Amino acid sequence: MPQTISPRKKPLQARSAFTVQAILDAAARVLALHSLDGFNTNRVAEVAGVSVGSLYQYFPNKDALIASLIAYEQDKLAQSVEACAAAGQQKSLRKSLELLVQVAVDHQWKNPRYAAALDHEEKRLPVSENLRTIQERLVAAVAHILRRHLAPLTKRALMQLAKDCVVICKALVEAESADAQQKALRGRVVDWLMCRLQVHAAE
Amino acid sequence: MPQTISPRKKPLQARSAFTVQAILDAAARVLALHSLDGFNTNRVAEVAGVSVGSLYQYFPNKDALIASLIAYEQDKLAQSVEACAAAGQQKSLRKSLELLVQVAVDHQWKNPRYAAALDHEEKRLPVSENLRTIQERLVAAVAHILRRHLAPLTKRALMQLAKDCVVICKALVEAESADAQQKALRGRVVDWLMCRLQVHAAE
DNA sequence: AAATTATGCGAGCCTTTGCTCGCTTTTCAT
DNA sequence: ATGAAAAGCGAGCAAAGGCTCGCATAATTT
Repeated sequence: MPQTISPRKKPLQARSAFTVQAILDAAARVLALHSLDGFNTNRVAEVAGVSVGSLYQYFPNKDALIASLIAYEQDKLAQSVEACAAAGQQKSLRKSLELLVQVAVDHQWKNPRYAAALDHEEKRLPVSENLRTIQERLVAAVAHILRRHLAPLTKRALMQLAKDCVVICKALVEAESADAQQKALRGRVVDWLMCRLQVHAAE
Repeated sequence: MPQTISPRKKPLQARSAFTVQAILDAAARVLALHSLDGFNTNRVAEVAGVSVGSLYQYFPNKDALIASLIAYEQDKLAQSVEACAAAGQQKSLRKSLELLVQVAVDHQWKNPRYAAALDHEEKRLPVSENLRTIQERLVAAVAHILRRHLAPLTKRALMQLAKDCVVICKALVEAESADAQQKALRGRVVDWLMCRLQVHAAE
């Protein structure tokens, strides 16, 4: 039987929608508190105040639950970056990047363990169509920010550059232990991005 | 009882040293084939052709086994980078970086699943003194490469820059699926590093 | 009200797997 | 040779945890 990752059934009544939300909230909290070890469906159900049985009515397996969390968080991030792109319309490249990096840092440092755990699971799980779409929205938003400040590039080159920016942002932020100075980190990341992009702008 | 991660006992006779090596080799192969799921001590022992009992004579627990692999691989990488630094004494910055990136790509792509799994476990495991030392050797070697080409910096700034280079290298290489063009990737990574470092060199 | 459908429940089955422990075999010192 | 120490063995214990299934309750429909 094929392992699916999409929800088992759609909640129809109001109370069941509430249950699903409670499960997702609990899952996020458990992941934040106990990381991937100690994340098990029994505990999630307990924290959510529902039974495991109920959990498995809406999520066919543990991975589907995690996949939901990933999609939810990625969508939130994509939305923030899209907002960045919109807000940066009138701003300089540096200002736009500062905004972008701020968003990245916030997303990662709001709850480092949670973010790291989702990141890792994202690599392990089969990439769903849904998630791929969200990822592309994120990269597209970054590309949109860049395009305004760069010399004309092929679509392909622009996308590659945007992807690299995302990867580098994430990596530098993740590499820093949470106790470090946030402001210094932000400055460093912006510096890395700026000098590369200025080169491109000049080309 | 405190969870240690160092070997339970030192192998004294020749045959036991052989056993330990067989276990480590098997562990690497299992990790490469089955990733972290499907990596269990029973299977490792089976593949190594020894009994679980023997395995637990030399490794107090599963994590200690993984820690040994990590230390082994990190040491190998550090050695390669140190060789890079030595070989790059007479070369330009770009040439030196190309060498460095080549090493990074080789290390990561020789066996992507294996490298990724170790990377992840490295974050989860408590940082041993031993491992920290190896890490610092790696960063120091990169710093040594950089110093020759950069305007005088504080030790602290130089180290930070070297660390960032390592992080960015690793992230960009990891982000690329293994089927991508290796040469193009190498070029991109070098470009990212170069323009930032040139800025510093000019400062 | 009765039937039907949706939701909720949780004890427990069952697999996986880390690890032990009593025992045998091999090596080595004297 | 012989006793001791080192190395090896592997059945199986015990804990963890994913997930089911038969049943109870609540909402909806007829």
